[in-house]
Amino acid sequence: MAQGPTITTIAKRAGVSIASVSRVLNGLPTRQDTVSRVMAAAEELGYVRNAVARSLKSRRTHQVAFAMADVGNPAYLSMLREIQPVLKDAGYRLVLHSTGAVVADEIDVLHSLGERYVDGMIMVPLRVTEAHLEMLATARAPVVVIGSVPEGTPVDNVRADSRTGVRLAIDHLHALGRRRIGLVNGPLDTVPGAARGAGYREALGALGLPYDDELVEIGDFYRDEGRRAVATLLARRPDVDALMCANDLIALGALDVLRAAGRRVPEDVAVVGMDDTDLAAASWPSLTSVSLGSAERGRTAAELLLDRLQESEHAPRVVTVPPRLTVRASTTGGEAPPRVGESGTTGSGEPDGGGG
Amino acid sequence: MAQGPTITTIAKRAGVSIASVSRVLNGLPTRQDTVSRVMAAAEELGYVRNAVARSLKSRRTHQVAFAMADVGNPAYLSMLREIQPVLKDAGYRLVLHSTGAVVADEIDVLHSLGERYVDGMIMVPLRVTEAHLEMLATARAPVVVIGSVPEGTPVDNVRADSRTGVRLAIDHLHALGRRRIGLVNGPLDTVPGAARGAGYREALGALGLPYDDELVEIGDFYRDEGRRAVATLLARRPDVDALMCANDLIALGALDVLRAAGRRVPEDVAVVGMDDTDLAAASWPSLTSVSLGSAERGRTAAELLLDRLQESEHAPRVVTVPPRLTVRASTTGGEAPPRVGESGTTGSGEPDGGGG
DNA sequence: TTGTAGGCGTTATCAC
DNA sequence: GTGATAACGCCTACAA
Repeated sequence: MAQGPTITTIAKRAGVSIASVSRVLNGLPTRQDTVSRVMAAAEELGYVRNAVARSLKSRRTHQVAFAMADVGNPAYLSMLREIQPVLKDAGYRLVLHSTGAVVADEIDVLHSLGERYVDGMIMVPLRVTEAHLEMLATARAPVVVIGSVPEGTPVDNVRADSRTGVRLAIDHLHALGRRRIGLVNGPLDTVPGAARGAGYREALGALGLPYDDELVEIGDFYRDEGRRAVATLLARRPDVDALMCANDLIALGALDVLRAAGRRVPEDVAVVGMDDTDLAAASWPSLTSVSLGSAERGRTAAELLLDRLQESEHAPRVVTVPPRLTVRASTTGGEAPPRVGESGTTGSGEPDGGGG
Repeated sequence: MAQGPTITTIAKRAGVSIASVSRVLNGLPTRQDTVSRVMAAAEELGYVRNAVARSLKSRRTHQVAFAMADVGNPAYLSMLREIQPVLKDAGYRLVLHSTGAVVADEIDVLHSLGERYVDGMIMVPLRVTEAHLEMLATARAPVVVIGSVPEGTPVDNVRADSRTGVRLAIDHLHALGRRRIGLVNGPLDTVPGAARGAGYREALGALGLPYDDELVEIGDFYRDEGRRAVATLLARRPDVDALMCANDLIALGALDVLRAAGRRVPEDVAVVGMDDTDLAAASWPSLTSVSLGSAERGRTAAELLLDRLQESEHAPRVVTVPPRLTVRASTTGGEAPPRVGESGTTGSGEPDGGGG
């Protein structure tokens, strides 16, 4: 932890000026003799460039921030997993901001862009408020928003499409002969809740199925709440033959309740989840689930940001990532073991020390 | 994205020197009149302190790095989830390094400490090589290692204890009357694999149970591999009445195979996993699992690092976090629904835009 | 109380 | 080619 050497230290040691040291270090044309003496000195001293000083001079930090509510959320996590390598390969470090469910913190993070400790930011806002739009309009560095932002906001924008996602699921259930398809949704005042509710109505309409209030139950995006909501729905409409759940946790809750009630899945009631998290493959029966393409959205966002950091001047771009349905046992039955390698992503034990 | 204002800009606008601006911004005693003019100018210009310049001067970045193999691994993720808020509350940003399973990358990351873009680092090495030890010995900033590091290495060290963890599980199974307890392990040349194997032998010995090669099968830490290994073990020893699995994924594989073979869990065969990931609570039957305290290790590591960043001079410290057994249906049966709130951590849908 | 000046470690522009 | 020297934006003696 000794005071690290600087180019000045090297210059002295090699008997040259700091300018020459800098040249050598940056591979600029230099006499061979000078090169070797500088290199030797640097080697001996264990010199490493100071990133902070470089950044001050170059106005580039080679850092990018990723801000979202909670790394524990599988959707954000899969974004992160894609963003990380893309940035790394491009020579950028990743600064992580987990803001919690607090909108004010998101504003803070946007504000902190002014500190210029990063070259740009990828953000997944919980919801987009007026304050967000103001900050985005005056941001001192490029921002890519994952989520939806009004037309005219001067940022790149990567969107999911859960309405279509719900529709994929409903179509699938319909094709399997289900006609009394329930919806177990999250709160309607959240962006996903509203979009999924709308998708459900739309899908039914397109299939010529009637919309029936009794087949819809609102809870929250948690397993407990899912159980409660499904129990209620089941009591009210025992004839339901399929359940569209607004996320995988709700769907797990549905499996719990159906099992306890002695209903077979999928023979009596088919179940579809959403987000296609690792839990979907792990559950029994494994869960048919709609992926909203978190991974792809993450990757796309990173690519858009990098592109903008190469100082290309584009108008704001909007990319919508299509959803995808992964069919598993909870709708089609069968032993269907998880695909090989499917769960490999979260594999491997973890190092420990076997102490004690 | 206009060129941001600096203290010079403000100084001109307020008609004072940059020194005065700096004083006001840092709350040093200043005449009221000056204060208000500077504040006004700063406000109007939307001034934000440049973090890079500050860091250069103060030799503090207020950034800390967390380096591990893969954010997707639930164990690392739960560390991250704990580290994040601890650092944030202390005013540090978190730089994430996902090194992949490449040892050379870990060395690179340690080397990059010399660039001084962070004040310190928390690292979870895959395994600790000579190269690691060298880098750690000469690190230019404090490092906390999660994992085990030889006595004398000049870094703080937070350890798990999977040997004791295995023992907890075996004791539990023994108390339930199981006597032919199999082990489904990962590769023995990994730290966790070796430790878990040792713990298994130890635990059997302590209980007076014979060690039987036929009851042990080595695979890898993945679900597929778990299935394969369990199938082999089951074919060889159909009389096995319990399976200790070296992680949760292997245990899920075990459930798959047992179900396919018509063995009831836990009546015929009890199953225990390890790491106590979200998957354990999600599976059916829910999985009894040993937690190695990843979350607590993460938090502890963060606290140790922060403490050291407050320039306290300690000798290297070693903390060992004890394992804990979470009992669920795969050993005790029963409907035992997941505890309320247990799966809440990965809850909530994700924002999207319902576009398209 | 305030301003001038020097330095944090690099890079880059000049003359030489 | 190479060496002074001036930034980058901020903080802080020291002098006024």
